Amino acid sequence: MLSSTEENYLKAIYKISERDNKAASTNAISKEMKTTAASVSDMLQRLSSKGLTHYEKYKGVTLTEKGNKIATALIRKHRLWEVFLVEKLDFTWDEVHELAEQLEHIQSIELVNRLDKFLGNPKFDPHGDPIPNADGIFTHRRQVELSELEIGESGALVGVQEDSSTFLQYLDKMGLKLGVELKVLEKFEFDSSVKLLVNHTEQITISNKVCKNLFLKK
Amino acid sequence: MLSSTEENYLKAIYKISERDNKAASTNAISKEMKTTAASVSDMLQRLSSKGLTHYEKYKGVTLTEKGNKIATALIRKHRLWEVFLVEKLDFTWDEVHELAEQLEHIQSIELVNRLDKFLGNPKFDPHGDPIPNADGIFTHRRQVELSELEIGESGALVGVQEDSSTFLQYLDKMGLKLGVELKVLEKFEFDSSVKLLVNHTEQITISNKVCKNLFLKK
DNA sequence: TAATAAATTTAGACTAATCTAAAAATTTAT
DNA sequence: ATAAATTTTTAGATTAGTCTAAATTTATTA
Repeated sequence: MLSSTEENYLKAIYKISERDNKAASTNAISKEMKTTAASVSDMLQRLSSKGLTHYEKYKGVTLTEKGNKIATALIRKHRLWEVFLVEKLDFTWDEVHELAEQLEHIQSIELVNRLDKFLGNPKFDPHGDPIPNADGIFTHRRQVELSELEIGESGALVGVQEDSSTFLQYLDKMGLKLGVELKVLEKFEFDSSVKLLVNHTEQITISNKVCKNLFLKK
Repeated sequence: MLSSTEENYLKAIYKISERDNKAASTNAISKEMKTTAASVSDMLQRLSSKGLTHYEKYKGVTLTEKGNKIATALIRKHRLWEVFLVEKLDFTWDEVHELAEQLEHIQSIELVNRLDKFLGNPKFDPHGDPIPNADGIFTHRRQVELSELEIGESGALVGVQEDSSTFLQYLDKMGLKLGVELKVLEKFEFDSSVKLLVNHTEQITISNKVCKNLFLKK
């Protein structure tokens, strides 16, 4: 069995490889995990010796099939617990991340599968991120960044890239929750901000940075 | 914040002091925690220096008010999670202890209070043990050991002393779950076993060891 | 392409939690 | 009340995970 620390490294490697589409560098991992490069270097050798990663000195790491399986299972647990916290315990979407970080380390396959069933086998978490099934298969959803839409186009908000509290609370303030219908009314070249029509009624303007963090389904 | 290990020591001290009505000895703790007396001795000094226990060398430990508060909060979490696992996820009462041992270390007061509310503020866990409220107050229930009942007396099964899987599975096999009505039909002096009438219908005989682990409400 | 900068690894040290073995204190029993 | 047994503590070692500082490798740029 792995320690929580080892599990967190696997998750970080998974996340970084996914994002950058290449081996995760020591530095990228140290930044993600808010630790030193020296600690990461140490750990990468341990993970490799356990057959969880492919590691070549100075070349970064990728997950082995075994490592990938564990990382995926962690993501599954994390997202299912987030659904539980929001749907059953009435937490808001900006409050659940830290708690899920703890809950994802609870060791019990039976528990997560029963939780899944109890929640009605949800396919997406409160931030719109897909929840892998017991075999580690993700439901894929075609989605585009809001910034890619042309004037006049519209779509439903189905996910967010960031999940920091500040960002999510900002979205709440602007009336932007998952499911709302958004139509691009205007694009300002000056700062790449965008004017939107929310649910066919309210008009708001959001920055380019926000746009890049919103996923729509056309 | 305390480590899971430190929290487990506090729980063990609580449990032992409760049971024996005196300071918990190093040996008793090492037995309870399945570790060495040397480790315990070390830890007791650490807990004391943190103001969680009153400790005098060779004299055992008791919890300070601060330590007692933490231990009680852990018990509250443990028992609430057990209720969740049984009521919501359909685990059986013999399956939940190990899982609750993990879940009780999740750090969030808000979480446990919301869980409590979600579960309808239960007062007892699946084994009949009282769940302290947010202030650490236990609901007290007058209960007697089955072995104390005289022939002809009866009562409802409201709790069990042991919570090992083997014991609980034995009870299931005998049809003994919380709530059943038990009447003492006969006591055998030879081995102190007892013949019971279960729910006014079935007759069973159980050993003295089992009797001592069953709590009834007359 | 050589020198400079950046990234990575190694070396050595620290803390928490554990262990075994030995020493010390306490309790029990003769 | 003294010897024997038991309990408890101390001493010293080990492992996981971390750190800083120094050394090494790779990447960048003049």
